[in-house]
Amino acid sequence: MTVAGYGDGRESTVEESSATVRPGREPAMNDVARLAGVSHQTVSRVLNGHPNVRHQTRLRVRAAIEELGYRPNRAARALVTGRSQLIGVVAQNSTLYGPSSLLGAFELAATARGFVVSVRRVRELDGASIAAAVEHHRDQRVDGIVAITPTAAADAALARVPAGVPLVTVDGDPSRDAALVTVDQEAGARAATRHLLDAGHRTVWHVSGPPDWFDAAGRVRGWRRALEEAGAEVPPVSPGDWSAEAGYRAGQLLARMPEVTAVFAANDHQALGILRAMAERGRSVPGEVSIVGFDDVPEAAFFTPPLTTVRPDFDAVAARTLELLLDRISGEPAGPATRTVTPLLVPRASVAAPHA
Amino acid sequence: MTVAGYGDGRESTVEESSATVRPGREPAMNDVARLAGVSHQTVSRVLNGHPNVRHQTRLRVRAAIEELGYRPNRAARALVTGRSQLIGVVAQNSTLYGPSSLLGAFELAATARGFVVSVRRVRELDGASIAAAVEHHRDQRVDGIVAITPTAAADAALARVPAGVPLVTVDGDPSRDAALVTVDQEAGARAATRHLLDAGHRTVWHVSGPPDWFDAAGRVRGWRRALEEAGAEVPPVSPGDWSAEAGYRAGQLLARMPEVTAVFAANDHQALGILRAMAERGRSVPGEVSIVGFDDVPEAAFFTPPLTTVRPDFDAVAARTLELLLDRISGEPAGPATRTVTPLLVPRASVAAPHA
DNA sequence: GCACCGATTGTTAGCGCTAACAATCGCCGG
DNA sequence: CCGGCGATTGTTAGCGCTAACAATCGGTGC
Repeated sequence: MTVAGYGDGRESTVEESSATVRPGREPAMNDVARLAGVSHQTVSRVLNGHPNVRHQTRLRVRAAIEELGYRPNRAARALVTGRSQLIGVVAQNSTLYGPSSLLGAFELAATARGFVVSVRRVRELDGASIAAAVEHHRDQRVDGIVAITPTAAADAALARVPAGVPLVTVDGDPSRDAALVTVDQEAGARAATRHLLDAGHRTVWHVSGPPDWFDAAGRVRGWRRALEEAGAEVPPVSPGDWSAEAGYRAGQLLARMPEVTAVFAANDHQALGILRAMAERGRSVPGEVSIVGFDDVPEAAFFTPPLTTVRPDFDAVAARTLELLLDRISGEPAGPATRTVTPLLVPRASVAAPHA
Repeated sequence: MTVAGYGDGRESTVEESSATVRPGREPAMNDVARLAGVSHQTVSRVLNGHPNVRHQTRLRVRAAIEELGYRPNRAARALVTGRSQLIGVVAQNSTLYGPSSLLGAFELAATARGFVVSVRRVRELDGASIAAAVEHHRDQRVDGIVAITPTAAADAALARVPAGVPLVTVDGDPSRDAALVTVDQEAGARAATRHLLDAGHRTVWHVSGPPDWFDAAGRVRGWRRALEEAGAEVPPVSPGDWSAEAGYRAGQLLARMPEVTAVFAANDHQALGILRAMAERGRSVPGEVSIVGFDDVPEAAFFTPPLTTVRPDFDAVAARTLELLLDRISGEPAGPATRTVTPLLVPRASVAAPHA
């Protein structure tokens, strides 16, 4: 029934040799201790880098560990220390570039610090789903939780998590009093919009993300602010849902309006949909219409034309998140703490000066 | 130092009331037992659905669990049962649609069965990285491992994993004697190629994936087989690396060759690059050139033109993988077992009959 | 030469749970 | 009315580890 160490070809014919491990079992600390001629506690000390172990002893223990192929038992350690070395992540089940990148970056960072990352994907971002996912992680006794809650409904569910639970929110409500890491959407959107204005466009239209997403709202704010700062007219927002299809539909309307010469899409996929709508309508990009996206998906450089966009640094977000979370786990000052990562404008070929 | 249950506002002024849990500690099974007036073992039986518990007792225990907010301690359970309820996944650190989808689907499926999924992402698919990732999971004492090893170099590393370790390979070497789940690349590629031939094209060119990927090789085989079956000429393969950029570069060449009227791209991103190259060269799709991709990424319907492609069913792959792995974990007949999932052709607007 | 001190090592207890076995209870057949 | 049986419950041991304390050792200062 033991999973590992079964059928691994070890000869079990040795009868009572006191120096061998028990058959059918993975070696335990005691086996190492016996082989090294020390107590199990000394093995523990070597394993945990305790200073007061004689060099020679340390070597002997290490040799015994090597020889037996000993691996510490996490469960036993977790039981006695109360630390599971588990981090739970709550995220939407999405294959979108942004979320995937963030998740990947976080897993890499957390794993490098010796944690196991357990991702709980929710199908919907409603409060109940988020709360259930958080509860799931608490049932697993994770040491800390990272919640990616990009909507108010999702974020609100976190307010009911007891204060003692180490929790860091990503892309959540900046106004909530909690540990939070976000991309500075407003700055990114402002840069994108200004880039279009600087190219000579009178104003810039916006196809936004879903209105209930903080990211989307921030991008709308940044866009509006850039227009207002430039004294430009603020056209109505076309709301989207991040999908290429929504971009396409919004693009169909925008393509019919001759006064539209510049569009800032809330993400690259929507920009792709807009590109397609423009192409169908025979409006050339960037000849007649300039477009800027957001995210810098890897394919953006291969859209037709290559898309000017804004790139958030997901590695940085992941790093800040882990940092904040480890602080909470180790019981650092648990006050609110916010980290913001500023995105970068990536100019390509989808922006040009307007006609005449 | 206790993480959870700290600072959660519980009044700790109760002095010696025998019915309360110890302060600063999560309730344990014994606390539940005391409150319900039974032994801890009875609580354990209720928790594990053991049949021989009187209904009334069961209710009392459940009420006590509820009242205390008791959560079983996984570490303690793991320690005594030898089961960690952990599944380790080895995957390339990728934001590509295919891998992300598969990962998401697997996490969803495994979590639903009560497992925690730990993903170890490798930056490179070389043997050493894969081996290290597997070892990492074994260090964590996972109950089973899923390895996504789409190249020979990656797959070879699995041959050295002891037979007793429950291991399922996804997208690995079909010829290796192991538990394996794959998409039937050959069937998908054949369908795509035949679709183009059926539209009237004399032959079909192919921009492949990286030659050392099994998926890519399978798609090449399917493509070649379809051509041979139809008695069509087999043109040289343009090798790519899955990226839009590689597709673009291959497309630049193909676009200059007037005899090229149909291209099967090994994935949608490459198809996107080809589309762009064709557009730049003024070759209309599907007017002059027809293109089929593979993967059916969500944006494929919004490429210009909407891309005809082949859709693998990642949910099915994930389900088969989990199934196979759970069999191994529970010690079922551990012989080789292979599951194959057949992909589906999704016709859109990038294919038409050739000119004249 | 001896009490003492720090460095090193060993011993003991117990984390919270499940498995194995023991005990108890109510009821049946003879 | 008693032995026995199945259903239910309790008791004990121990999984492998770390924390706390105890013991030992070799030198130091006086």
